[in-house]
Amino acid sequence: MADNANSKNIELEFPDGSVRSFETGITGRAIAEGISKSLAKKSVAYVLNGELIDLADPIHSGGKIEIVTRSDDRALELIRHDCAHVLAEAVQEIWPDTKVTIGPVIENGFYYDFDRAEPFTPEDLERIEKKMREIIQRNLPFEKKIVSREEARAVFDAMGESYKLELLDAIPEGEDVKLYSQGEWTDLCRGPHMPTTGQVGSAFKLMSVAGAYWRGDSDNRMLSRIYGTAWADEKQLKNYLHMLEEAQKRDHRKLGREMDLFHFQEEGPGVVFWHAKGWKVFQQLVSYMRRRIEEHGYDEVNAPQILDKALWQTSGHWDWYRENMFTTQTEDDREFAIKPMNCPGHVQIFKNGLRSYRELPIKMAEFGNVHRYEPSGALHGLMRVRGFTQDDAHVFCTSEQLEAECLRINDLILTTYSDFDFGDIVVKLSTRPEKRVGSEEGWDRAEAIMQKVLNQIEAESDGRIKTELNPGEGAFYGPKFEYVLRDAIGRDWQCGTTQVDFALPERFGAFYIDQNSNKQEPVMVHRAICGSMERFIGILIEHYAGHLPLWISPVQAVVASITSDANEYAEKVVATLKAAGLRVEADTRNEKINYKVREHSLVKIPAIIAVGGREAEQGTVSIRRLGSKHQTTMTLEEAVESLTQEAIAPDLKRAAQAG
RNA sequence: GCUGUUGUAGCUCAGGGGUAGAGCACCUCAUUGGUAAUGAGGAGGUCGGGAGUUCAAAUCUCCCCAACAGCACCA
Repeated sequence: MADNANSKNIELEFPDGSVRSFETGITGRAIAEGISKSLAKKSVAYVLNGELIDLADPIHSGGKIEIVTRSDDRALELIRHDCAHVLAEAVQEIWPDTKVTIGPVIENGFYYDFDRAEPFTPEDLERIEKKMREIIQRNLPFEKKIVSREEARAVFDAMGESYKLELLDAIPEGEDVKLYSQGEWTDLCRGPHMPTTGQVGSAFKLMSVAGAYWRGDSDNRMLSRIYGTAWADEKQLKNYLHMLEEAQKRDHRKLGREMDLFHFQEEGPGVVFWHAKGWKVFQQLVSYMRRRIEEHGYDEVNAPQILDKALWQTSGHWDWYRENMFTTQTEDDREFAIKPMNCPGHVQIFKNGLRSYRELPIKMAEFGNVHRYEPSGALHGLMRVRGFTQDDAHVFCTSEQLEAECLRINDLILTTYSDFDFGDIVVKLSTRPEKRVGSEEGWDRAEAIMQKVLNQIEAESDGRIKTELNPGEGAFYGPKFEYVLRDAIGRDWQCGTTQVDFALPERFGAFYIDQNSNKQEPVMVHRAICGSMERFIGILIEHYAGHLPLWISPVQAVVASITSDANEYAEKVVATLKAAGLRVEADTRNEKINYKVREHSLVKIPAIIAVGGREAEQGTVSIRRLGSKHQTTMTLEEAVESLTQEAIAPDLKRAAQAG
């Protein structure tokens, strides 16, 4: 594009590729009006070179422009943000002495934090929502004013909005201070906003009240936060609310009780009582992982539960992790700690005896039962507990071996997730934090290797794996990969992790003898795949909504007799299926088949095998699968064949195919 | 840990200053019924724990515990 001689004109490129010239200073609204009246009416903002801007803002330089209408996905952010402002105005209209703080957009909605002596009640929410609809009805314009710091200070000072004054001070020098007003109500805000409050629409709902610390710092005052959700139209809102209901239905705490998998009780906050069926799932998962790590050349070990505090002082845990540790004292006044991590134990095993470079890499795995005194408010079913089992492993290797080991671990992690039907995986690389140990050269080297690995992970995945960088988020002892998986209803869970550790081998004085008979410090890699077996099972329950795959189901089939005449045959079917290695139970109770089907369906038995006179006579079975209303009749032999095939764990299936 | 809410039978929940109620589940009996609840009868709780107020508390007050939502935390 040639420079226009007339500096008063700018050139704007539209999404269709057309380029038009405008007088500099033209507003987005004027451009929209120039295109069509209806567009102008529907538009809520414009995007210039990727940045969302107020429709009324003038344009001073050329570039790619796009007019954003209310139905555009990018407008959703505006709807939510505007809704937050309306919420704040509503609250202050009802309770004028409430102070406002911040109200950002979040996933699915927005929130606003208020400082108020009395907490909000659910009834208050209804009242506020009503007031919000009133404000939206008024349909007043959002008006922006760019002011000096002094002006802004005067405005909020007069209003007594101390939090806004604090926010004002935090705005970096050189950045505009903007005030947005809707009628009489004014807020300090970066914007952008839609032209009027009316465009917020009616597809919103206040969801809940909660406490939240001012500026996210637990040393600060606790504010009252109101959460809301907002959407472009009623249908989207309805879908969202429906999704929430679905999520509630698959809550692992509810399903865990219904399926008789586990329970919690008051005397053991944060520790799991695994029932027979839940423990079966647990054991299936452990067996699977055990086969996988064997396949990948790990050796399983087991280190003590309780160790002298001296060991934890050496590892450093006693200093920086003590408030999270359970400790125990004996009669002779020795103090012990129940292990919160397995690493120190594994280093002891590494150190016991003299290690040669020929042995490396040493891959030590443990299904390590650890205990951590988690804050009471953090506990959440199986997802956050105080006692759990890590599928932990430590790889002791040379720095030359690091790259290959990271890739090997990556392969193990990704195949495991895919075996559990997790499709979307994000791998995040966290790099050196401010507080860290080790030399800069060491960090440089490790980060370079891991960046290379990260690139390779992405390249090899055919776009299935996304990668991200988390600068400064690494552990103090080394950079790490975090593996985040997305479940069936779109929630993200961080499970796997690969962490390079410069610190621990040194602290414990672990070394191996290299080619030149010199002592060398090994690189230690911490790695987990499921993270916590307990939590992973919680995630699986929610991911599958209780419909566990056959191979991991605690009870794979129930054989239900239709009349007592068929009881004997039912027992025979059970015996046959059990002999084939399936986990099967008989239901020969004096109940109707409808009753039995309902009951076993509710507890998510994958296959209900009904047998009556016909089946007994013909040597067949009638199978009804969970989630289906239909049944299939086949011979007992066919049933054994099809169920045993399906019950083969995915790794074994893979091995069979390869072999 | 912080803010708020909740805690009544195995589960879901009603009640509420004068010593507890429903449905489902459970037990018994009858029923032998073809794919999401057969009928009848019965048993079961002292109302999360402790202290206090009161003639009297499950119901009011205080303390503690646990759960739930969010925040903070999550090596």
